Amino acid sequence: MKKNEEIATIFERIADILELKGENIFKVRAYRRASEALLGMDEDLSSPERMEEMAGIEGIGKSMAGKIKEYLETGSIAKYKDLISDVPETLLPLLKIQALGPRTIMAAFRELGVRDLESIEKAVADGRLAALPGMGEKKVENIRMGIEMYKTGKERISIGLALPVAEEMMLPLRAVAEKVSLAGSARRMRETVGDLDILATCSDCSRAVDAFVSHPLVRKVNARGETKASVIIGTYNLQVDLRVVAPESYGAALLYFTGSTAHNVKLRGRARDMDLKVNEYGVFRGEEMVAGKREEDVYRILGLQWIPPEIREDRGEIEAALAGKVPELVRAEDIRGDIHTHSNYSDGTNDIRTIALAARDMGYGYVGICDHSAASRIAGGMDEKKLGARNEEIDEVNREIRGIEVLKGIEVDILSDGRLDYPDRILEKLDFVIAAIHQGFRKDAAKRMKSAMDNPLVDIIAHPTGRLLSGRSGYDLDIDEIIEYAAGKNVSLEINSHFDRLDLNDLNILRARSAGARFLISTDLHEAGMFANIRYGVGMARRGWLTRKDVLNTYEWKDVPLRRRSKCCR
DNA sequence: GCCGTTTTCGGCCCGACTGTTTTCAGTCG
Ligand SMILES: Nc1nc2c(ncn2[C@H]2C[C@H](O)[C@@H](COP(=O)(O)OP(=O)(O)OP(=O)(O)O)O2)c(=O)[nH]1
Ligand SMILES: [Mg+2]
Ligand SMILES: [Mg+2]
Ligand SMILES: [Zn+2]
Repeated sequence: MKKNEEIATIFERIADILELKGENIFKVRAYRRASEALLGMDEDLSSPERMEEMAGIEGIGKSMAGKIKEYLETGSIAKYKDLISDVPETLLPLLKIQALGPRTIMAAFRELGVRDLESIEKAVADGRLAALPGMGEKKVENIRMGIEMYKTGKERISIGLALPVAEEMMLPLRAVAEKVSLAGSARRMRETVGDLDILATCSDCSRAVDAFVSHPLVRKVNARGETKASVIIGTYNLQVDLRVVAPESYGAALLYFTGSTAHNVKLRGRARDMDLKVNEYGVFRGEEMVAGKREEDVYRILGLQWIPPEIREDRGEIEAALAGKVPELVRAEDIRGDIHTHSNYSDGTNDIRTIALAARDMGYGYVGICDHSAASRIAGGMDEKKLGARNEEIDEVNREIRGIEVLKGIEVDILSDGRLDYPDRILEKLDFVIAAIHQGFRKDAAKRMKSAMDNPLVDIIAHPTGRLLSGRSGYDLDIDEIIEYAAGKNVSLEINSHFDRLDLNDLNILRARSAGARFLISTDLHEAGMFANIRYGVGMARRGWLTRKDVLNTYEWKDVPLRRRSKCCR
């Protein structure tokens, strides 16, 4: 998807430039929408011949298709080159600064010669920005703080870090509000969130807003009104937004605040076509409120099935809901076992018995111990002797403990020459094999992964892209090539729930699903207390529109469609 | 720039908060 991503980035930049130049906002949105559409496509635009794939994609019309073709043929887009000659490239990142929008940036550029972060800081400091018409001390002070945040804070954080903080922020609200609900991208379980969004319903809402802004974690209050407030908290410098409404508006408000924006806009457009109006207070036919208490009621009056938050991204879910074809997404309760767990035989902290008991407490029927192979030395990789001892201990635990089946697995290293770290003689004695690259990210990664998949004893590829949200970009390979190959060989792809991995992510899952791949959702835990983190992987799977049957570990162990059990593709 | 069981032109989601404003623009959700 390299080309799609490149073109999406250019469209995003064109949108930014047009916005700065004060172009028609709908044109700006058209470019943003086209950018999103490119990222959400099933097909890789690797060459101009694949242009037919564009036909019928919503948001990509004649002009966009022409520019895409131009890029694929020539490697650049003339319109972008034109635009970027008018506006310094270094101005675009300033749009990310809170309280600093396109009008102010452009005024500062035209009137004060501001061209980048450094020069806007100077204009703030020496009072020139405040002197511009319509500006003033307070506005500039807000911009100054926005710049501070921009320079220090990370842009987005993993859902796995954000959800526990959200729960902490919601706790004291529960005492003063009727209902307190998570909303925004966190409720949609996006892999990363830009902030936290919380909805509360109440009869006396000023008390709820008070409680919120005086939460002990709050460092700064951005805004505070009758119906909403916005704060920055100490944890991760996160912004947290609170919205309050009366109970009769709960459904409409939750729908609004859960988003996504694109989902909201499309729903509201549909409502308009039906001579209805949707806002965060309800659905209105003229003056009369005709729905609003429950999300389901709002969808129903628009002729739609209720849509799970995870897929509210305007990726076809509204069309599916109209046709009554919203998929039954995989649920946390469907997960029957977790087979990517590390014991103290490699780099885990707990013994096998402890892991087994914790898995049983989760209600699982089985748990797979999946320690590192010898080559992962820093991760305590096991030699053959140690593996033998571990397998004996698993047998022992299975004899001792009822109600959970402990399985013998391995996270076997894919070596630098593409061979596996253990011979088949060892692998075939195990219940399942997960293969992964842990070293040599730049060295023939695709070729090595494929040669690993050529071994019929390999059931699953772990964290298939290798990227870390904290920064590491991942293996040097084309993930679509790996997806195709895995689907063809009946090798399953992991959805790793670790907060820094979330790998595969939603977009990759969507394409892998179209390619016919199967998936394993696992925690990759190193501590028995971490089983519940599976929820992040389940969230990712749901965002990828997966159902129960797409996911290996929703089956009882004897029925899990492992590659090694399949008749074909050996 | 996109799009069409109202349309091939004229719409495109809707509202809250802040600051600088004497009536509303800018920014954000
Ligand atoms: N109707 C409408 N709703 C919006 C708009 N902008 C934001 N919202 C709603 C939908 C969003 O999911 C919700 C929260 O806004 P956020 O800016 O926090 O976005 P969101 O949480 O989706 O993503 P994030 O991870 O925070 O960047 O508010 C808008 O322009 N129109
Ligand atoms: Mg948000
Ligand atoms: Mg928000
Ligand atoms: Zn692992």
